[in-house]
Parts: sequence; C-alpha cells; structure tokens
Amino acid sequence: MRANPRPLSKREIRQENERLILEAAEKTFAEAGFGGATMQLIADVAGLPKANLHYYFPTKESLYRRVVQDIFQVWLQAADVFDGADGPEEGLGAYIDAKMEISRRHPAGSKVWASEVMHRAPVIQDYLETTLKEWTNGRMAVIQRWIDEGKMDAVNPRHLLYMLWATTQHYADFGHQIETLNGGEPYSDADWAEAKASVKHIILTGIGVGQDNA
Amino acid sequence: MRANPRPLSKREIRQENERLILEAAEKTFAEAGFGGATMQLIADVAGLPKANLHYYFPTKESLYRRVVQDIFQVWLQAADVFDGADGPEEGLGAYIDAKMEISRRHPAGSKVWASEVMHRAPVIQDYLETTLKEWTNGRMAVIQRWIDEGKMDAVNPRHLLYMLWATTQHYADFGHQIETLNGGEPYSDADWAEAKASVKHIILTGIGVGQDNA
DNA sequence: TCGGTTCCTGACCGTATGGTCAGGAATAGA
DNA sequence: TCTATTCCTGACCATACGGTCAGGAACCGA
Repeated sequence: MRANPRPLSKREIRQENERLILEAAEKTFAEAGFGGATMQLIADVAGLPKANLHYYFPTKESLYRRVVQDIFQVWLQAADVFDGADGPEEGLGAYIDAKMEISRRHPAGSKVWASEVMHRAPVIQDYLETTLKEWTNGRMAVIQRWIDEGKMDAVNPRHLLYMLWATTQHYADFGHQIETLNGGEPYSDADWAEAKASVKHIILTGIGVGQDNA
Repeated sequence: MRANPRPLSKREIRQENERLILEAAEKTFAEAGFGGATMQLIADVAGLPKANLHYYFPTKESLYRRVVQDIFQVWLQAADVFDGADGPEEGLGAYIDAKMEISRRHPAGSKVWASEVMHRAPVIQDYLETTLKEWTNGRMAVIQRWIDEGKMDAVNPRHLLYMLWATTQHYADFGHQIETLNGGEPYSDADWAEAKASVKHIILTGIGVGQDNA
C-alpha cells in the first residue's frame, strides 16, 4: 500500500471534487439526458457518495447549469481564431478546425448543449438572447465585410454560420451513428483528417474561396 | 350541444386513439427527452387517461420505440427523390428541399431521432447497422457515379452526406436557437426560402455544380 | 492548543413515476 | 337477443428519485 504523500488542503479538496463531479455530470448528462441522469449515477461515476454531490451543488439543476455554462465558455474561446484573420480562408478554415477539434475532444459537452437547446433552453435561454446573439451579430459583420471586400461570394452570413455549427457539431452529437456507419470503429486520426478536409473543402469552395489542398 | 353523428367502430376507435397517443408522445419526447417525458404528461397532451395509454402500449419504452420507428420511415421515404435523378443538381437539390421541408413540418420527430442517437441509440441500434448502413452505401455509390461521370467534383461522398444531414436537421433540432437569434420570431415562408436557397447554393457550389439562382 | 469552519456521509423523507388490476361499459358477431 | 371480445379507467402498488439532516471527522488560523 502506498504512502499518502501529502494531505490535500481544503482548497485542493474542493477543486478536485468539483472537477470530479463536473466531469462525471457532463458525461452522464450527455449519455442519459437531464431527465435520465440521476444524482446517484453521477455520484457513482465520480466515485463519491450522493450526499457529497449535494454538498457541492445543492440541486441537480444547479449542477446541470454549471455544466452547460462551462461548455458555452469553451465554445466562445474557440471562436477567437475567427477574429483577426485576414480573410475567410484563414478565418473560417481555422474556425472549422477548432470546432472539429472540440467535437473530437469534448463530444459530451456538445451533446449536453444540443440537448439543452432541443428542450427549448430552459437553463441557458438568457445566454442565447444576450451573449450568443451578440457573438453571432459580430461574426456576421465580419463575414459581410469579407464579402464587401470581394474576398468571398455573397452568401447569407447567418446561414453560413448555421452550416458551420451544424456540420462540425454533427461529428460530436451524432458520433455514435457515424461510428456505427464506420463498422463500429471509432474514427482514427486519418478519419478525422479526412472529415476536416472534406468539410473545409466543400464549405470554402461553396463560398468561392480557393484552396490549396496539399 | 352537437349530436353524435355516428358512433365510432372499434377499429376506428383504435386507429384514432393510437394516432392521438403517438402524436402526443412524439411531441412530449421531443420536448422533454425520454427520461423527462412522463406517461401522465403524454396522456394529458393526448387527452386520455394514463391507464388508457398502457392499454394500447404496454410500456413507455414500447411507445417510444414505435415513435422512433415511424420517424425513420418518414426519412427513408423522403430519400426517394434522391434516386432516378439525372445528376447532383437535381438529385441533391431535391433531397435538400425534402429534408428542409421535413425539418419544417416535423421538427419534433427530428429531435426525437437526434436524442435517440445521442444516447447511443439504445432502441434503434439495429436500424443503424442494417437499414441505414445499406441506404448510406447505396447513396454513396450514386454520388461516386456522378463523380466518375464528371458531373461534380471529387468530394468524399460520405462526408457530403453527413453535411447534408447535419445542415438540414439543424433547422429542426436547433430550431429554438434559430428562433431566438431571429428575435424570438418563428421563421416565415421567406425565412425558410432563404435558408433553403443558402444551403443549396453553398453545398452545390461546394461540390462544383453550377446553379441558376433565380 | 483550541474554537471555528469546512468537509463528509449513512440514514432518512416526501413525492412522483411506471405499471397493474378489477370491474364495468360498449360493441361485434352469430 | 345473447355471449364474447374489446375498450376503458379510478384506484392502487412498489420503486426510485431528488433532496435533507444530524452528527462526526478533518483541517485551519490564531
């Protein structure tokens, strides 16, 4: 049996347990939905007693809210690559790469978000109306500027954004279907590269942006 | 008070009640998820006593299974436009139109399907492995033939299909988000026309197919 | 050392859920 | 008309759920 190197401080204990709970909650909410996930199941996944969950998060809804908020922050951060780009090939290309990478690394988060929105966003409606709306308007303006500068075709910026979201998140939200159609095998590095390249090629070509496909 | 024109026959009663229950179930499962939907709530929406639901569908899962199967049939039917088309502009254009129309008319069904797949398809895994896989392989072959005939660019047929699914279903599954970003207003006829045109333009252009945009 | 704070959890509670069932009403078929 | 079948439902049941709480253990700061 191993020696205990150092007792955790109160601060460390709180950080560590919150992390354990949030990870377990994200995974469980993604797999079972809000209604299907039980506090007992989340507790089992986290390896903690159920009562301990209620110590850190008073209600199931408060835990869920925190999970959804964290996901939203990840997505907002990923959109930074959008800004400061010289044109659509760089900006949109990097954005597609970033969102595909999130779908690959954090599929559970994407599913929780999708589920939340599908159920009419009972918890994050205010985010949709404020932060997301402002973010969307800002990026639409960037795209419109690129159009005005003749850097891409005059497509509807809003529907272009929707297509980017839909396509990239599809690889997370419908990952199980994709895996099944791949003979039950998870996507390999090569599969992901092919997916990224295909998405970028069709969309960038679709808006009149040339590509050097290596 | 109105006179009862004709008492319903047993057969008619069964048909009508099953329809009521299935409609209520689709709507409720879409809005609340499998776990969040209760038999009592479905019964209230259908306007029937809860015990009557269990008379027609012995368990909640059997009712849910029936709902998902019905949705899958609608989608398979919609794909008929794909076949017999002379080329990608006609075939894919019609397919996009058909799937956008389903997203508009049956958003609840799309959501139930999405939710089912996100939760690792506990009920329709066999459909994914058989019917959907065969369907997908067939359409990939059609697309590959179009490519070989020089009717479109050499894109990866599989990822093109995924993009079609993702984009068209996004307008149903994320309809609430789209509506919120539309100022809380549901999409009008003009909004839907614009969405359809945008999706078709970007994707068809993206695969090297010219379009006469009226 | 010691009082205060934080962390922890087994046992418990009220409620809501999926599902059952007995018994009755309505229709079908002969 | 008469019997069999189908349809219907209020009342009920066992279970599982989210959440509470008392009481103790561990750490902190002075």
